[in-house]
Amino acid sequence: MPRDETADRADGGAAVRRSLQLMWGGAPEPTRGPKPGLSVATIVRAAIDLADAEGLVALSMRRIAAALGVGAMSLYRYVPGKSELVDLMVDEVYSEDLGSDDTVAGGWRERLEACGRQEWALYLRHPWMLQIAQGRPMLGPNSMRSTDIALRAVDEIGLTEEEMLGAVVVLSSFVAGLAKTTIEAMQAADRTGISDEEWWEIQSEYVGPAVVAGELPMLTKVGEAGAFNSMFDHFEFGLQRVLDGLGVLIERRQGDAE
Amino acid sequence: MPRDETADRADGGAAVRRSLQLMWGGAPEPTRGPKPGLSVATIVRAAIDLADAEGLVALSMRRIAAALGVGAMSLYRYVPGKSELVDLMVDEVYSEDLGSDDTVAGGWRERLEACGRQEWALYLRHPWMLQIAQGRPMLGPNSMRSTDIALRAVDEIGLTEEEMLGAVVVLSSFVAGLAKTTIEAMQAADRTGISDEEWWEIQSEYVGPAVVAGELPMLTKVGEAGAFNSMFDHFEFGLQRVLDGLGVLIERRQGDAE
DNA sequence: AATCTCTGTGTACACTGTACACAACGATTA
DNA sequence: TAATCGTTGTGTACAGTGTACACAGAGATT
Repeated sequence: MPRDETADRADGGAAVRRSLQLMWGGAPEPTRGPKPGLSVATIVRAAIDLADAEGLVALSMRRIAAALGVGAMSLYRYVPGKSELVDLMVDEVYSEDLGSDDTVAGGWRERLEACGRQEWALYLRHPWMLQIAQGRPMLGPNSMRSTDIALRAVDEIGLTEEEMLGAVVVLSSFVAGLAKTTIEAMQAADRTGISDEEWWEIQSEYVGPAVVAGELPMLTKVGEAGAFNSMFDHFEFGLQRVLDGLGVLIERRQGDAE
Repeated sequence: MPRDETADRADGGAAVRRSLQLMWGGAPEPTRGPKPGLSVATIVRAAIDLADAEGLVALSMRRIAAALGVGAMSLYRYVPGKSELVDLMVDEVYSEDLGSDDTVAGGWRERLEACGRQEWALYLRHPWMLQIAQGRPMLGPNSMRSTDIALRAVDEIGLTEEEMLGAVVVLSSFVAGLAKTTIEAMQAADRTGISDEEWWEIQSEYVGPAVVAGELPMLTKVGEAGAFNSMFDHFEFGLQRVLDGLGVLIERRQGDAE
């Protein structure tokens, strides 16, 4: 990777502009020369399929090109570089949920809950989304529309604009954070072929001495209660706690108003 | 990277055992041969320093070795591979907060709040922690002790063991999730040299048409209220909301008990 | 028909993790 | 003391990465 990190600083945001232009359209299509055999959309689609199937580590320009039956350098006629392609992949993924009707019946809680579940499902479909370092939030039109819908869920319930944004942020932070550890554990189990039970068995060989020494009292207690191996759904539990917490604030604000 | 992904499956957890043995100690030190010039601890320290200073992308075996004044392959006498080294780095980082006295005055809320703040500070010190894919949770002794302390905060307040674990999980999921986006935005601003104001200006060039078209009504409203550029602290806001949410459950459980 | 622009691609370079072979060292053993 | 043998440190090599650059060919415009 001979990518010069300081190059980004020199071009005064030109790289960002290129990404934005690709996402929002508005690139003037040329009139001369041969017709392009590919398109940005097909490249993005192929890249998402590859990342879904084999993970981010397998996502290389050469492999994407091979999947499309072209040479590696052909991609650079459509996309400035890999990082811009990843930006496009992210925004494309956000579009998947936008088709469905987004008006959920019920109050703010039901609407926000639906947003949380949708985001959770998105990460399960595209685990690589959690590994990429998103340079900036809300780069593209689809992720913006997605955020707009989420904000609509907490509109007109007595919160300030900052609090509305805060509510959406705390929910999606929780979802992303939990999804990351959950999915990585699933992938590790899949990759190593070691089940959760085997894992704890191996682990206990080494942890054992610390347990009998009386360190880790809480882990011992919680572990003996079977809390690690149980079917307890941390997503459902956490989702309700976060919504409860937002409810406390919202009720307080509505009490103030009356 | 000619790393064969299926190799992990074949060795029946031997790679995991090697990591565990390195972290928990118990490797029999040899008697023959020349004295080792390095140690696992010094390698881990050098790796953490490098990752702190230049990020995960700069963390290569050659660069770590160069920082220590040895050849790249020398590291492999102490560490089986890069992924095991990263495991060790993670566990080492968790040890940084363990020295301080962990008994915080006050009730569960103050104790849990302290845990959340400590984790937040940890991610600010070591941003690379958010990018690595942790194969398994709680691999090492230090991260386990850290979790043990967190669990102690919610002990004896009427929650089941599963709920205790759930409480810790929801809090640290929120912290990790928000830290990831926050830190990545900070790093992007630093790397590209584009300030938040400039960012929104560039962004609005492309978003503008969508705004005047009446799409993105909420983003328009929230943006015009200045909620994006404000000093609003999303960490503090979210932290209180999560704690509020846990409080609702805890009060309910304590109401049941009486 | 000539020109000019755009597409597609092969090659090359500076990187990466790490398998492998081998020299030098030092404690144990004969 | 001399031979043995496991251990440390290292150089080389290989398969992979992103992408700069030069160049062939196509196709619309002049």
